[in-house]
Amino acid sequence: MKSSSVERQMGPIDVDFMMDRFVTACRERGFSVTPQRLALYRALLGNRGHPTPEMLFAEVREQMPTLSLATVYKAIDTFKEMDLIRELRVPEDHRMRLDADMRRHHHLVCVRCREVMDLHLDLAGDLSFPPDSVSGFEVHSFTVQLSGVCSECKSD
Amino acid sequence: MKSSSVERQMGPIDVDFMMDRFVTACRERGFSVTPQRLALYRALLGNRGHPTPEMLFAEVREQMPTLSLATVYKAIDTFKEMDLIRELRVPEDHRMRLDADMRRHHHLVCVRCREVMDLHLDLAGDLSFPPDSVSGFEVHSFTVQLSGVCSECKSD
DNA sequence: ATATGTGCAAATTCTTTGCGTAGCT
DNA sequence: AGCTACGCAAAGAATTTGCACATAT
Repeated sequence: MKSSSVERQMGPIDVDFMMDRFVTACRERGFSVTPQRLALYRALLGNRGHPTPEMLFAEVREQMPTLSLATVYKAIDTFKEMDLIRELRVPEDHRMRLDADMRRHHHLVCVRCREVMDLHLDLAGDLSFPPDSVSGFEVHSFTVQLSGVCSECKSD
Repeated sequence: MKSSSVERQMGPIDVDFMMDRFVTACRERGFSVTPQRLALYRALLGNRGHPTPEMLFAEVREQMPTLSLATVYKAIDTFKEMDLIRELRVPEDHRMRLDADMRRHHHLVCVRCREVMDLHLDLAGDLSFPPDSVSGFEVHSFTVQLSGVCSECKSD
C-alpha cells in the first residue's frame, strides 16, 4: 500500500499515546470502550490515507469478522462528537472520508484517481481570519483543498 | 431571501453577458441550447448561494413545471464538462452543491445552519504552490474552506 | 443491574441510468 | 432528418434508523 501523505517536518502520529488518550476521553465523556471502537479508532490512526467508511469497515473486519457496517457509521458519529476525527468531502467523489489527524493540514485531491493526500506544509499558517474580516462570521478552523494531478497519475 | 455572499471589492456577475457566453460555448462545443439549460444556468448565475440540485430544481420548476430532476442532474454534468460551474462538497452536509462563480474565491460554511457563503477576499492570493513544493503533485486550483458560525446563527 | 453499543435488515436520501418521445440544429 | 436532450420511472449507491440481543461499567 502506498503512503498517501506528503510530510514535511511533521512526524507520524504516536498511536499508543493516542489510544491511551482515546480510552481516557471515552471514560470522561461516558462512552463505552468497546473492542469495535478500539479497533476502528486504531485503524484510523494507522491509516494515513482518508478511508471511506466502507474501506475502514473492510480493513477492520479482517480481524473482527462480526463487525457490521452500521457499527462503523455509528462509531464515526461518536468519534466526531468526541472531536477525534474529521469528516472530509471532496468535489471529485461524494463519499464520506475520514481523517484522524487533527493537526492543521491541507488536502491534495487528485482529479484522476480521486485519492486524497495530506499536505503538512504550513504555507497557510499565517493566514489569520480576524472575526470581523468576514462580516460577522466566526471562523473556527479552515483547510485548503488543492486539486490537481498526483505524481502517479501524471506518469501514466 | 438573504444574500449569502460576502463581497469585498468584487462586483456581481453580469448575467446577460454570461448568458451570451453560455450560448456561444454550447454552440462551439456542440451542445444543444435548450430552454431547460438556459433556465438552469441563468438560475445558477442569479443564485449567489450554493444550491443543491434539489433546490435548483424547485426554483426553476416554478417557471417550467414540466422540468424533471433527472434533467437537472444531467444539465449539471454538462455544465461541469463545459467548465461553467463547480461542484462543492462540505463536511457538514453531504449533498452536492453548485457554484457558478468561477472566479477564485473561498467558502465559509456555518456548522449550525450549514449554509455556504462566498468569501471573495484575496487572502490566499499569495499562496502559491510551485509544482515541486508538493512532491510531484501538479496543482490546478485550490480553495480555502472555513468552518465556523455565521452572524445569523451567532445571534440566536 | 442498568445503560450503552452491536448486528441485522429495512428504510431513506441522494444520484444515476435506460428508454421512448420531443426538440434543437 | 439526424442527433441530442428531456421526462419518467426504475435502479443504484451511500447513509441512517429501529429493534432485539449482547456487552461494558
